Amino acid sequence: MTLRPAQSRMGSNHSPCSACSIRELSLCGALEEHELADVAAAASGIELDHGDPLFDEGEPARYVFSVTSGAVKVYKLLADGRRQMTGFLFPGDFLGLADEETYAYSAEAVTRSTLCRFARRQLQALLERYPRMERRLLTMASHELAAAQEQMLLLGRKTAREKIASFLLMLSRRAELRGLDASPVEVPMSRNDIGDYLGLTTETVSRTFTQLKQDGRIRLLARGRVDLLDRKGLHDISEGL
Amino acid sequence: MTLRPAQSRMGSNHSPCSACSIRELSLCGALEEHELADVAAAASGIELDHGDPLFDEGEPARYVFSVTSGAVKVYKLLADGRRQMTGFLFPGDFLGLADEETYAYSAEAVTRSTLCRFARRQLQALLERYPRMERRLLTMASHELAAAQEQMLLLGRKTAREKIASFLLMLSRRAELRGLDASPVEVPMSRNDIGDYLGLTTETVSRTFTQLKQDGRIRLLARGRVDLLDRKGLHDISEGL
DNA sequence: CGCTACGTTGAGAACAATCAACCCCGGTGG
DNA sequence: CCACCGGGGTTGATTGTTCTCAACGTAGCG
Repeated sequence: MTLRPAQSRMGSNHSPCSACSIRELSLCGALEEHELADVAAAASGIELDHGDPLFDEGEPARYVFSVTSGAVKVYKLLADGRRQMTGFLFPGDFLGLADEETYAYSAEAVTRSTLCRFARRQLQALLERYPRMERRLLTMASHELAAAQEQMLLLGRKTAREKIASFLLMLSRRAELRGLDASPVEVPMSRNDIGDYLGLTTETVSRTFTQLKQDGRIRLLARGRVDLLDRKGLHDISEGL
Repeated sequence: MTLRPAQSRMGSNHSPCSACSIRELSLCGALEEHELADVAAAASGIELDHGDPLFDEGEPARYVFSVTSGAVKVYKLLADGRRQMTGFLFPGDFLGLADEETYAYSAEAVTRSTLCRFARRQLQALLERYPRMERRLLTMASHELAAAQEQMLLLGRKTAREKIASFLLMLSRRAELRGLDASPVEVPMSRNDIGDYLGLTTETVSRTFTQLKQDGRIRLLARGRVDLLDRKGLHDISEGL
């Protein structure tokens, strides 16, 4: 894990946050240009490589993070090693919020990633200073909550086929939100990671991809990109129609 | 659904909220005695009978609710009727928070229940007036998020036996929080509801209860009460040990 | 060029779902 | 008062989707 100061030139009018390409998507989107310096002062940049851990469940939750590039996975473990991915995070997403003193889950980089790190105390001060930021955080938490409920529906009641279709469409929708292509969608995580996210084994994930491919619904491209040939069909499958 | 004004005597110093027995657990726990009148003015009381719907997914989200007595279930449906319970709510719990214009899930009374209803606009005003209340809401949302992640782990990776053990302990812990007995725990919902919460069928729920009973871990009492004879054993089961 | 991690495919097993019967209890009406 | 009805719960037999175990393929990287 590499650290660099988020604010490289002290006293500058232009904080590095000004240049942050995903600011509008993130927590910092709540702030005005001239307020960003305050945020920059509380933040430092983090760089992670594929597979680098960010923090582990149970560790003191001293920091919260905002993803600025790459992809991060968060997960919980059972004693015997069974793993449930609780989310994949992309630029603009936020993690580390915990009302307890320790993290409730572990986090690790899926690909080479960069993040902004905030000490919780300092973020706390920022939130008190900028109520808009706190409101933004509440909105983001509400979104996450709605997504979590959707995921419960998936985990508890959908078939393998429906799960994979839902997963691909979710990645596609989120890529679109970040201004990327909806259709050849990037799937940077392994089959095993996908399985742990959907409550399946890698074998079942692989078989289901193959099945959707043979049905002409998707095409598997190089470097983990997936062409969604039949979005309508995938959507119907994902809804159990 | 029966409605009555939450504040029965206008101008009284004592709002009905003063007498609210679960205030400390709820959103209103963030407020001082003298601030409660403001809250009372924005609230009205709701009474529901067993099975009464509170709202349906997709309906305009005009209100948010706080449970004051009884039990409420919230769930999402698939087109073909498959159902996933996303939560059971007890006194002190909050529901209806939605950043969208419509509810993301349906809610229905499990038992005869009472709730406080707040118009969203009015609650919004209260939150702006009392930042402590907004902070409380964020804390409650964080808790819910952590609970949702725990539930994902359960749905995606636990066996039927582990799910039932986790469920009983969760009910027991929450009853304790409300000052009730931890051990003969009230289980007011049907086997079918439990199944839809845990991603199982009623038959599997029933069989698993029987199995835990035969193992001497629980005892099934009248009126849906369950005696937890071996909490340690149940805990170990719930963690996959 | 070969190692290693990841992905795919196959065969068989297992856990939970499905289909079906029966029980139990509470409420209702004769 | 009791017979009937209906919903929920339990139990049994069988099926089926997904998991497990295993082998093999493939692509990236030192």
